[in-house]
Amino acid sequence: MPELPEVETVVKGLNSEVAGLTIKSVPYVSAHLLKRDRALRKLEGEGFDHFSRRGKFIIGHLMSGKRVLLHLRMSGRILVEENHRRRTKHDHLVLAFEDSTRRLIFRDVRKFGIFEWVGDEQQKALDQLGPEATEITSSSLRELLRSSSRPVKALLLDQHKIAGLGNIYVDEALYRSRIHPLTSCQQITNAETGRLARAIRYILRTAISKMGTTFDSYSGVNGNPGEYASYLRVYGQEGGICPRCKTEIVKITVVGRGTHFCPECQKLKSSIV
DNA sequence: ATTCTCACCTGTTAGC
DNA sequence: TGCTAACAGGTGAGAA
Repeated sequence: MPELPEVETVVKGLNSEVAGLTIKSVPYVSAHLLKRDRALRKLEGEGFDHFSRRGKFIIGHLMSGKRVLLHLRMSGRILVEENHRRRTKHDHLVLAFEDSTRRLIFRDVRKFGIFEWVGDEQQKALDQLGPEATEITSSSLRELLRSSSRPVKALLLDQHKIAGLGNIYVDEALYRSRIHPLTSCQQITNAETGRLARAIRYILRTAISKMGTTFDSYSGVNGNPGEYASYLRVYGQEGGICPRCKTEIVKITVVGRGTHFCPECQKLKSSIV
């Protein structure tokens, strides 16, 4: 679910709703979060200075200089509730603040998400990320493409190469730049590289301005859905028609992921170089 | 080193 | 209608 635009939206929400607040108590931490980080209860007394994003990670910067790392993975959500409702089945962390009736809730149906202190292991994960997808340039992308023969979609999903893209925006960017998702990286022309880099930046910028895509369960910290879903051209549109050429959008599997594209606009080149 | 497959969990939906 | 299997937006460990 949450890719770069959704995470960016959550970070903005946290900066506006939670930055500056001091944690009064930790009313609830689930066993599975504590298993990963025994010290989570020590958030009590810490204050949030601000939040930032790196790829799909959320970093909470505390006034003490310490940091916490959050990742929503597939189904994680961060909610800020003004008048706390009863904890739901899938809430794994609840923070209460001083001088505020607000509560921060980390909810995650599938329990893949993380919420933990930044230590060596977490810092290493951050250090291994590729450049931000929002800042990818034609030349930096060309460099990445040159070194690989994987399908271009695999490269774009690899956070060590480019950070922030996920299944939705990769499909949309490949559609916009008219590249078949199975195209080998090395077969991508300079013209296509330019189109792809531009498409990635454009789509992410637009999706951020629409507060992301709510396909199923994602929402911002206030529970508001993202509005980009109605702009999707291929993702989830199988059976629908291509807005450019009216050909039917198809769905296949690429590197184990559902992959949507227009077979007319995004033709696979012959393997003859 | 790079790349692929599987596992992590739960809910929803396609298919019989 | 009811059951089972497959699938879902992400990533890391371990294997090839």
